[in-house]
Formats: sequence, C-alpha cells, structure tokens
Amino acid sequence: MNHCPDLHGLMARMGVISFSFLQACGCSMKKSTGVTLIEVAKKAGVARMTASRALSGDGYITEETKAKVLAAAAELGYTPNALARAMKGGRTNVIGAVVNDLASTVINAYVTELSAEVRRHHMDLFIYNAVDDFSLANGQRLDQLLNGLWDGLIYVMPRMSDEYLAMLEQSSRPVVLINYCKQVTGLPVINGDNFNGARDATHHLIDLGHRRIAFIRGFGYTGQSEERERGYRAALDDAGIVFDPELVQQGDFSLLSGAEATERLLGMANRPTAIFAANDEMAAGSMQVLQAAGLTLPQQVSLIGFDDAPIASFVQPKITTLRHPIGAMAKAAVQELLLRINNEPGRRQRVEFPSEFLVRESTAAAPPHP
Amino acid sequence: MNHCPDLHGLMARMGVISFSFLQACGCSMKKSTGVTLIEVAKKAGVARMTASRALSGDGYITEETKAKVLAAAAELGYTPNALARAMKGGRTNVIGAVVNDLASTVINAYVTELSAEVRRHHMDLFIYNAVDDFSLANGQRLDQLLNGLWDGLIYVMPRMSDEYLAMLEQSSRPVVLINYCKQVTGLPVINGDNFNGARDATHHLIDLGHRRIAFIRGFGYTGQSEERERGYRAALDDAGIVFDPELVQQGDFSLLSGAEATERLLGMANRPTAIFAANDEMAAGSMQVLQAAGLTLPQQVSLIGFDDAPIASFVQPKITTLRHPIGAMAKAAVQELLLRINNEPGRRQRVEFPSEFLVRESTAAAPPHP
DNA sequence: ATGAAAGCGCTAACAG
DNA sequence: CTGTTAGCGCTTTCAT
Repeated sequence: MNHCPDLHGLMARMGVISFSFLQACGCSMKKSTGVTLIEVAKKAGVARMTASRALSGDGYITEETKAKVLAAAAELGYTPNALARAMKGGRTNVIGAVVNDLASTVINAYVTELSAEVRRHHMDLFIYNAVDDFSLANGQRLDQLLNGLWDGLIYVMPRMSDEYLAMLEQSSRPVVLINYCKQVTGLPVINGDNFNGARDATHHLIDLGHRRIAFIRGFGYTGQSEERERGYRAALDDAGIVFDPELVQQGDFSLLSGAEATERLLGMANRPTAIFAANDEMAAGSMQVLQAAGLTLPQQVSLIGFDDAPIASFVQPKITTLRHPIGAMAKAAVQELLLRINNEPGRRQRVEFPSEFLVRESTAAAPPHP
Repeated sequence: MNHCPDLHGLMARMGVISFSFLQACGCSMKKSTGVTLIEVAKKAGVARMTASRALSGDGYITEETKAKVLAAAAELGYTPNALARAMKGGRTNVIGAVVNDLASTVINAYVTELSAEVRRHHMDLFIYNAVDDFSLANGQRLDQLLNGLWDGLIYVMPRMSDEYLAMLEQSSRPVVLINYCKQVTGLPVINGDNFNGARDATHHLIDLGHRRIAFIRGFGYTGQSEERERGYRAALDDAGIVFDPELVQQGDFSLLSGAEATERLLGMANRPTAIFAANDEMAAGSMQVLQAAGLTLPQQVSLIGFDDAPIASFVQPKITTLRHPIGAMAKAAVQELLLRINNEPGRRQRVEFPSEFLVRESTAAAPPHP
C-alpha cells in the first residue's frame, strides 16, 4: 500500500480514482490485502519458505534467521492471510454458531457460553443469525456461505424443515445440534431435559394441592414445548388427574402471547389454580394479567415458567422455573464437535442434560376449595 | 469421501484410524472438503473453466452446456469453496459485526438490525463476540483472525483501548464504528445523539418543576454515558440550576448498580425528586428500590432512562426514555462500509442521528415543596 | 538448516 | 462460445 503514496494522495485530492493506474503502480485494488509473506522474505533476504517457518514457529530454523524474519514482518506490518493458510491446512480454527433468533435471551445465553468455551480451545466462534427458518432454499444458501469458512457448526435451537435436516445429515460436515428434540436424527444432539423437568414441576404443583393446572404452549419449532407439555401430562397421569384439553392454551413464547393465553384462562367458568408456562417470558406475561385481574401470587394462583430467563427473577414475586445447565451443555457441544472435526469417533450421539428445578416465590399451596 | 467406503467402515468398526491409510485410498482427512469444480467438469465433460462459468452465471455459455454442468454439480452435491473463491476475487461477501457483550439488549438490537440490512445487500453478517475489551494484544489476535475472512467490519459500541483504535486507524481495512464517542477518530462513525437527547430529557424534568435531579452514570467505555451526563449538566446550566456533584452517582449500566446508586441517593438528607439514569436497566433497578422504599412513581419521584430497552415498557409504571434510531443507524453503517469496501469515497466521516424522546408514565410534576 | 517445486480450489485474462 | 494459462498466499514435501 506504500508503493505510491504520492500519486495515491494526489489522485485522492483530485477526487479521482483510476483503477488501472493504481494497479499499474502496484497498489492492489481488490482488497486492502496487506503485505504478503514474499515481501517479508525479500526484506529479510531469505526464501519464502524460511519466512513461513520463522513465523509459524515449527520446523528447524536458526535463532538468527528467525529474528531477522520477525523483524522484517514487524516492520512491514505483516499479517498472515487466514484464507490462504486455511486453504492449505484445511482448518480455519473457526466454529460457527447458527441461530434463528439472536434476540432470544436463552439463545443468547447459549451463544455467550459457546463463545467462551470455543476460546478455551484456542479457536473462535462466529455467530450467524439466520433470521428466517431453515428452509431448504435458505439452507443451501447458508451451506454455500459456510463451505470452507469454518471447521464445524453448532445449531442452537434450530428451526429447521425436515428437508434441511435431511440435507444436513447427508453432508459429512461436522455439525452438532443443541436443543433440538422435534425428531430423531443421526446428527449429534445435546439437549437439556424438558420432559422430566416439566414433570417434576407439575408434580410440585400437584403436591401443593393443585388440581386444575393449566399449560401454556410455545411454538413447536424445536420440539421443546412439546416435550414440556408431555412432562406436564405425564405428571397429571401419575396423579390420576383427568386431562382437560381446555387447560392447554397456545402461545408463541412471547410475553404478549402468555398474557393473552392467561386472559383466555381467566375467562373460563372453572379457572385453573395454577399455570405452567412453557417459558419465562410467557409466565411473566401471565403474571401481569393475573395481577391486573386483582389476583395475588402465589396465594391465589401459582405460576411456573421455564428457562430461568432474567425476567423470571426480576418480577415480583420471583417466578419458580427450570434451568438447563447451559455452561455444561455448551462445553459438551464443543467437545463433540471437535471430535468430529478431528475425525475421531464421536463419543455420544444424543445427550440429555438434567434440568434444575428452581423453587422461588410464585408457587404455594392451592387456595381452599370454594 | 466415497472412494473407499468399505475400508473406511471396516477401520471404523475395528476402532482404528490410520491416517496414512485413509490418505492412500483417496479419503481426504484434513477436512470434509467435498467435491471440487474439477470433478464437476470431468463429469460434465467440459473444462474446469467452463464449469466455473456455468455455475457463476456470467460469461458466454450455451444453455445446453450450462444445463449439463448444473446437472453434474447437483448430482455430485457440489458446493463452491468460499475460501478459494475469496482468494481470487478478494471478496467473501461477508461482513463482520464485532461486539464486546452480546448479552446486552441494546447491542443485540443493533446486531439484529445489521443482520437484516446486510442481507438486503446480498451479503451476510457474521457476529464476533469479543468477550474481553479490545486491548492491543487481543486486537492483534482478532486482526489476524479477521484478515481475509471478511470484506469489512462494523464495531458496535466497542470498548477499545487507544492503542487498538490507533492500530485500526492505520490499517486500511474497511471499518465503521457504531456508537463510539469516547474520542475523535479518523474512522467513520455512526452515532446516536446522546447529548441533545439527555439535555431534552433533563429539560422535560425541569419543566415539570424538578430542581433536584440526580444522574446515574454508566461506565465509560464508549463515551456514551459521558455524553448523556454532559447533556444533563447543560440542561441544568440552561435553567440556572447549580450543579450538585453529590447528585451524580456511579453505576455500570447494570440493573443492580442502578439499584445501589438509588439507595445512596435515598440516603441523602436532601433527596432528589427526579432521577435520570444513563440506561433503562439502571432505571429499572432504580425503580425497584424507589418502590420498595414506599415511594410512588411518578407522583413522588420522576424517573427517566435511556435506550428504550424492553424492560422500560415492561415495568409499572412504564419508563420515560430515549431511543436511538437503530434501524436507520444500521442502514447508514452498512452503507458507509460498502462505500469503503468498494473503494468509493465515503460520504460522511461522522454522522449523528437524533434520538427520540419517549414520554411514558414515569415522569410527572415535582411534588410540592415540603 | 534452508531452498525449490508443487498445488490447495478457484477465476481473470487471453487465446482459439 | 469454450479451453488454456497463470496465479491468489500459503504450506507440505522433497531436495540440498
């Protein structure tokens, strides 16, 4: 970039950019690509290969030559081109995290943990926010984009079509899925337990004397809401409580949808005494509506959420909820992915981490029968 | 990968991985690198270049040959290697967004908008969460990592050392900063207005009759808190109110720190009647403490935040706040970056977008003098 | 311990 | 319209 400073400056001052001219004088136009190894080698008076060895640190080399090369590199401000390096070695040391909705606090938590964990392995994490679902068309675009740029991919709570999943299974690229339980897949999956957690939570409500317990669903992209609902129903079955489909209301994981579902529940002749929402945002929305209706928590209504989102401990009373061990799961996901990247046999195909039940202030004994 | 399925399978079943063996039979070990252009060309019975043209879409080519190539590519499951492509063309069509704390809802909002905007330009956004600050050492690591992998970088609310900033300025790589007002820089900067917004907000309080107005600071990494404080003080000056340094309390942008700062304010002999927090999280923390102390908002105390974070409209009463036009800023940042990537003269070096003042429910007339 | 050659996968530039 | 040549920046392999 410093071959033609005067001309460059002159042209700039003239407000003119002449491509061929800049090319001719040695200024690369296509990209501010910086100095290359060959220039370092020339400056140090050695061969390209020697310079490479000096900078990479491996292979035999005299301390003296090494110092010479390093000095030249420093002086020229040399930075190796990751692209070229990866093309030879086949590794970029970059792992991709693919998500559908980065704004979700839960997804965010996973990504943050993944970032830290990947760093511990001296690699880096790039996050890709695929705003839309993974349809096959989108998927193929994504696939092309990803090809070569990273060593492996972690899909966090992916919303993917069956066709996209199938494509992923066929591709031999290293991939790990986090919290995908919509269907079985041959891909390695790290899941937090939803079924048993939800079952425990519902049992907790039953033990407190609740009989009419509502469930607010989220949407079904990853299958997590379904698993939670399955746990809810299993607990009812365990206790011999007849399932009332009216008590299950559809939401979409948003606060507003939790509020709306709760309004529908309050409109019922035979209201529930407890509500289990498939996530904390919906539980918070539910709480707003309950309190606005003059009901006190937990005396008159009990409430349970899921995920241990920040909002669960912000509201009054703090919401009883369930937590997945996000740190441990991120660690496991990276570990599995690395095994696959190194072509070692993956240890586990499908792991389920137990969830933790956090009893806080939103659950209490059912009010006496009217 | 399908050159030696039997042997591969056999070895796997034996629990043995022999690198040289796999190499010898044509299975690439370094990466599941997929089929290359040359294989597609061979299958289609054309030259490599013809295949390239057929797939890239430009250049003259018969429909017939094109179809042949596309068919071959589809059959082989060919995906172009982005690395190799970028190395020639010098473009990856990928833009990087670099942040320090992805968990921040504000940063998150910017990144989400950037994602969408970049997509509109038929490029993709990779997000890099640098958990630490940008020290020079970190920076150089980052710099190497980034080199070649993307066409340009957007730093969103970066916490960077002066040395790192200097390095960034020297480097000729396309870079844009969002919300960095800690110091002047030659780099293109897209800022939301903090000074005038804060001044307006404080004037609003003064107009409501408040005279003792507290300010809760955030930390000073980006200079935004300082600008907001400057606006606060300017409004006091405008109104001829003597500045009381005791009324400025240090926080760190977290909810908890806002709560703690408010406790200190409540401990004062001459309490403020209004509080202006440098962001909404701190305002929410402040509200918790105020309400816990039995004070009703906005009748007894007025409260203003900044950023229009989700929590501001979740709490009761909803917090009066200020909003930066995040969408427009993201758009501008991408536009400026693209100009730089294309080596066109950047239109604007430093842009400041006006902020919007959102009067909600947490501000009212000052209580009558005791 | 150093250097020369070859090539990763792709595409501009020039021939035919 | 298609093929050939050359080369992006780097490293692996082999020779010195």
